[in-house]
Amino acid sequence: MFTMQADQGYSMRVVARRTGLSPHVIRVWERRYGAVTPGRTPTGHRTYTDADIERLQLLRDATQAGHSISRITHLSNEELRKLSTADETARPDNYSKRAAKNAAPGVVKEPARSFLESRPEVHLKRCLSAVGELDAPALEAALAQSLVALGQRLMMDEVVAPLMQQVGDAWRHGTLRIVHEHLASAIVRTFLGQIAQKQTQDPTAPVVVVTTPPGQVHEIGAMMAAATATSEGWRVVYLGANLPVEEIAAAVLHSNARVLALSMVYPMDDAHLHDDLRRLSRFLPPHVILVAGGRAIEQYASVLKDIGAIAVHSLMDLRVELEQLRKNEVRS
Amino acid sequence: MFTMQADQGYSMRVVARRTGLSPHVIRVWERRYGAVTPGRTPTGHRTYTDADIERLQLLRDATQAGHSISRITHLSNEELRKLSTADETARPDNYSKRAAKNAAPGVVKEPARSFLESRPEVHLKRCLSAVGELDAPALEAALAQSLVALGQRLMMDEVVAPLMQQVGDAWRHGTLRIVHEHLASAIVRTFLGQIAQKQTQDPTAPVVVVTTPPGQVHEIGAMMAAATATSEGWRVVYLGANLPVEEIAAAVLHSNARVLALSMVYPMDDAHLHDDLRRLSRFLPPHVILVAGGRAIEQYASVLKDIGAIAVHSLMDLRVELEQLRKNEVRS
DNA sequence: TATTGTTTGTCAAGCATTTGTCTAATTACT
DNA sequence: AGTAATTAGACAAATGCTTGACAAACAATA
Repeated sequence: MFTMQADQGYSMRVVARRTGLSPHVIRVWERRYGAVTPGRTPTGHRTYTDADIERLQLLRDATQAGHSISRITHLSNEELRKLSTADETARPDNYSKRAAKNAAPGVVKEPARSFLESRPEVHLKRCLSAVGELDAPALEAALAQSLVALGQRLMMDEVVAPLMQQVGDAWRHGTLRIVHEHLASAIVRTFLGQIAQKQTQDPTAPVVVVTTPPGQVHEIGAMMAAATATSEGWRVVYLGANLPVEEIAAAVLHSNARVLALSMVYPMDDAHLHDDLRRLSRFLPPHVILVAGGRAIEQYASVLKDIGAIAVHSLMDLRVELEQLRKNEVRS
Repeated sequence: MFTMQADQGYSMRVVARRTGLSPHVIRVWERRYGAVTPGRTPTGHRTYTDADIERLQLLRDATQAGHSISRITHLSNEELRKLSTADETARPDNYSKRAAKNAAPGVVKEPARSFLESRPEVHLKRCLSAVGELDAPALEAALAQSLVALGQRLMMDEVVAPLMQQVGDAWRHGTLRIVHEHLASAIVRTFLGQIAQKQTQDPTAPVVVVTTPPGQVHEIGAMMAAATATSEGWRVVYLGANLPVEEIAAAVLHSNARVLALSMVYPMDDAHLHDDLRRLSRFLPPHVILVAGGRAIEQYASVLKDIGAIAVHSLMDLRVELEQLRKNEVRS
């Protein structure tokens, strides 16, 4: 494995670290069973080789699997290896008390609830001022509070979506800089990723692939869609922004998805995108349903109609659509 | 104040700051073990070369990994490098007080881990297979487990960084598709954002701005740097990737940052970036310290030196630099 | 079930080695 | 003048080693 031979060999401390055994145990195994026979420095300190470390690791694994140390110290490395792999498959959860006493008890705690601001405008304002100040912790805190106070749906519709929209507008208007937009994106992205992750994932749930088509670089809409879908009980395969259509199609096929959700925000009018969307629809199997959302979908309405995509104009719309699709799913 | 005479070699003060070792230790390592043999000015003051600094950093890493200084001073740089990377795969030991006191403040003790897989390779493999399957929940779970099992440092060095690198390589090699890379990025990004957020933020802590310069689109390195800085107790202003230099400078000024950290990974050689970096340094006030890291920094070494940037070659280096800068901060 | 003897991890005392830190006096830099 | 670097020597904390002992867990028996 690591064929590193330091001229002096490894010290006790290093061996203890690499094996997870205490120096006490290492010495006592040597004294009582001759588990390893390290060399010595002129001053009496032990010096171990790579082979020594490997052997100690094997012995550790075997003892942790329940074998008594006295009976296995004479076995060869090969036999030890077989021993621990065999036991791993045999009885995975039959631990001895000795091995189990190092286990840490799990700690679960519930956050306390308090009186909270329920007007979305207020939360939005807090978020905006945090962005203006480039104050990431404040933005995180404001988002977290609004989530608790408003619930996921209201928060996404009335805080997150307007926030990103206004930040984008302010940038185009010159009131805010690109940095503000970047900062807001980074924080909101992490935040949305978090709440999407928190929902329990049912492995049997239908799959939706969420992404943005080529040329669409704004990711937040897609992330909001992903969070929404997760909370509706879908398994979400989130792919980020700006993917070639072949890649999108490959992901849909590979994940056996029922729905493909596309977010389109900016640029509002991209000539290539018309062709790309048509091409995408040809790659997709007929039973896959395409849902498109975002502020730019009006520009592509005709194409979307041609390829049989469902246009959603708000997250609420998306929720309703997903709900319907899921019902049909169960029936068939 | 920061007199960096390259032709004359580095002074003791600079070397101490760059390595995180005290002048005492540097001298005593030289006296007892001949760790380095710096030149001398006519008046007897030591003058160190870049190679000396690198060697001291390597020795520092190896000793922090538990190796006795007396046993490793004869090894070549190459051997030292292997040694400390091999040892990072070891579990942190619970027996050494000396190693514990060098640990960064603010890092909570980790739970007992007898049952948790402690080999980073295994976690990495799990993550890679989840990416291959486009299985986002599995990837999230694998990352979360590796965080608990390995701790933040090891996980970032041995799981997250190799994961993104291997996924990128596999894409260039044709083994994986772009979707895989996108999915991995999205999940890892959220994950890193989460762990950075979890650390408590001290409002009086010094501020570091983290981003990537123009043209640098890979965000993960910057996110790892952000998470590292947060765990070192800094307030982090994270700005995402690919920002114009004027924007970076504006953010630094507005947030009153002490340090600007840039991550540079890909592309490896961008002609514009040389100019951009020079321009950036002109925008920055002199008291702002620029730290650059990432796989591409070698390509820009000369520019970085010109503008007085500190190059860090690993997250460990970054940690040490930040620690030093923070100490200086407190004094003044 | 209760009682043995065995296994096995842990600890203590006492001494040697390693290693980071400190002091004091001197000289050099700014 | 005041800060920083130098040397030499000394010190203290941490670690390692050995011998011997102890107690909890285990296995086999009555």
